[in-house]
Amino acid sequence: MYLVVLLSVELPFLLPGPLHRSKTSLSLDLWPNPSGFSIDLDSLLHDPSVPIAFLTQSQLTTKPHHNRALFLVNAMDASATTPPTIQFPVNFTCCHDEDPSFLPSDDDVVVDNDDDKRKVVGEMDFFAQRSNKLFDDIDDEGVEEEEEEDDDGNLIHTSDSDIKDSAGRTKLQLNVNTGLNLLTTNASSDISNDGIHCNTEDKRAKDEVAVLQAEVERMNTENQRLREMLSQVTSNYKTVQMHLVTLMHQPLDAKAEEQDQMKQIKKSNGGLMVPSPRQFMDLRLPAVDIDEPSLSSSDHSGSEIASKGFGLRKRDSSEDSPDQGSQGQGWVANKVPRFNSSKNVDQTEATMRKARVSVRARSEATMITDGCQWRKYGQKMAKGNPCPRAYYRCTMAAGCPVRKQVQRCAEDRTILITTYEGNHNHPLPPAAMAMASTTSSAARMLLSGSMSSADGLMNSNFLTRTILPCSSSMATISASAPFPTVTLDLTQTPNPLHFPRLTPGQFQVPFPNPPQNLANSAAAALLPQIFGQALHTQSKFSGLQMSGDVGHQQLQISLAETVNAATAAFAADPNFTAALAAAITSIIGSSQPNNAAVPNDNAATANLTSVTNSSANNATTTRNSNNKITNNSSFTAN
DNA sequence: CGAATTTGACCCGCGC
DNA sequence: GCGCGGGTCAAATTCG
Repeated sequence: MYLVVLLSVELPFLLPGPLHRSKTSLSLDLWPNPSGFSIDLDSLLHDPSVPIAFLTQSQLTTKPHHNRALFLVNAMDASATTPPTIQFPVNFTCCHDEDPSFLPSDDDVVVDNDDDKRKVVGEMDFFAQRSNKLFDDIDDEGVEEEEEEDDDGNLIHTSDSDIKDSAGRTKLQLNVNTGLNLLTTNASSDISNDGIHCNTEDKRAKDEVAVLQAEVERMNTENQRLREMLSQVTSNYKTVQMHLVTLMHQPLDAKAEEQDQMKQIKKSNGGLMVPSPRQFMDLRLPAVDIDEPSLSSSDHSGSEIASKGFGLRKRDSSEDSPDQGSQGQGWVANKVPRFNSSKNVDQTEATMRKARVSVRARSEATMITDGCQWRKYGQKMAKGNPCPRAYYRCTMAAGCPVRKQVQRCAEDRTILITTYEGNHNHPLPPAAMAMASTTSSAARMLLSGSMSSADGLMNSNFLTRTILPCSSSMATISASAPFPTVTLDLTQTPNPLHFPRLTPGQFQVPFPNPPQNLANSAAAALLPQIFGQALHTQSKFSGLQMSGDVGHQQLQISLAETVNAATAAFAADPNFTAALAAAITSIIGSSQPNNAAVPNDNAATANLTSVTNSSANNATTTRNSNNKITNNSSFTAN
């Protein structure tokens, strides 16, 4: 009879970097009796070939009357037909060896293979009846540090040193050949049929071991490849970051020179402005004014800010212009052709600033979970769609200008269309960073292109179509008036041979294969980082494009290749997707100065994340029925 | 009872 | 100028 312990292990995600050798303890439920096992994973983590990051479920199989155990770890691999198993020897000592009738209970059994701590007391007798011959052979051996053989010539256990070298693992795997069906709970039947049965089992087990070894090897290779991939992505990110910093520290004389060029162009164009490519590349320009009234010196109230969000209404348009931070940058106002009154210019400008990011995702929920708190403030029937459109505003901070609309797709009602506008004016919880970064980056990109051309006002469909040869899911960018919109379609399966139909005024940027449901996706956290880089590249491209002839071009972006490669890896396992995305986001995020917890007044940050924070207010704000603002002291998850 | 949602009224821009 | 549609307000209602 064998004792099999099934346990679910929640291990810290360790990718990338060296494996942590923390004194992680596990609490096991021991069948048939609950027991307070405490396993020191240190020894398990000594073996660098063990992809600890993949561990999710384990089986601990041990034999009674013995102080050794096999620790079997099933690696996650959705593509595998059978779950690969990695085996670890685990020593455990027993405090109740003197009682043959001992049945483990809470705190009775300690699994501990820390060399310093190990105090071998003796054998652990899990069962009162010693009815098995095999156990009798080893019962009286006591505690040994060397491997032993039973009657079948198979290894029974290994010492700690075995754990740390490959030879030891080999020996341990031989242990499987004893006929122990370590993955079944009814191992006793196997043992009772020693001899011929053991030979058959032996053969089967050998095959299994070979498969497992190959699987382990494959996973190691995969792990290494992913690390390299991650390293490359990180490197790309840093490159972009440095580039942006360089642009930010562009010397003033260069700017003056640029202004001179602008004047000359203005003259030659009869007053119409065509900015230089550099302007398109300067992400600072639009970054500070995407619905970021908090950055301005004006003292708009929350309602005033709200009126400048999705809405077209402006009860007092005279107050609108001062809040457009980009005017302080000195170029936006100039680029507008003086063919209209200043009021109209302001209004048109404000309209063009309402860049939106629309996310299409399949979800049965009424809203996708994006980490923010929203308050519904309206619902309307929109033309052409039988499904009502709901209007939400962010309630995580007073006067946060961010709005979103939620509406089901008329053609496919399983698709939820969420349209975001504006930037949060408050710190965001990590869960909200993903969507916020994506939307703000997309909006900034839109504005960096659309607002950079006088043609944008004369003909809003000036953006040419660009199809990138690295399609997966698509981000469709539309500059159609009045609101330029980026549509992130997360409902499509990637197919490089098929591109969604684009209407004039749209182009596409590469997008990694997204989760099918954003409502439950940590992988979504990866999107803004990748998207941000893509947008950055695209933004530069946009500028070059506008500076020359407005035509159709194709652009090969190495980043997109990276993304596609990563996509393929991610697709192998949804859990791994989420975990890796979280890890990457964490890593990249940790290197970003503009962390969610760190308010940053400078919207021109280098991380392409325009979650600009004008205050350190960490409060949750809601509006009560009297339309008063009340503050709570903590975030509340959606 | 306070918070959140609902819903009709209202505002605004735009096209005709 | 008028009507339409999108968006917001705010009183009423519902919810927890």
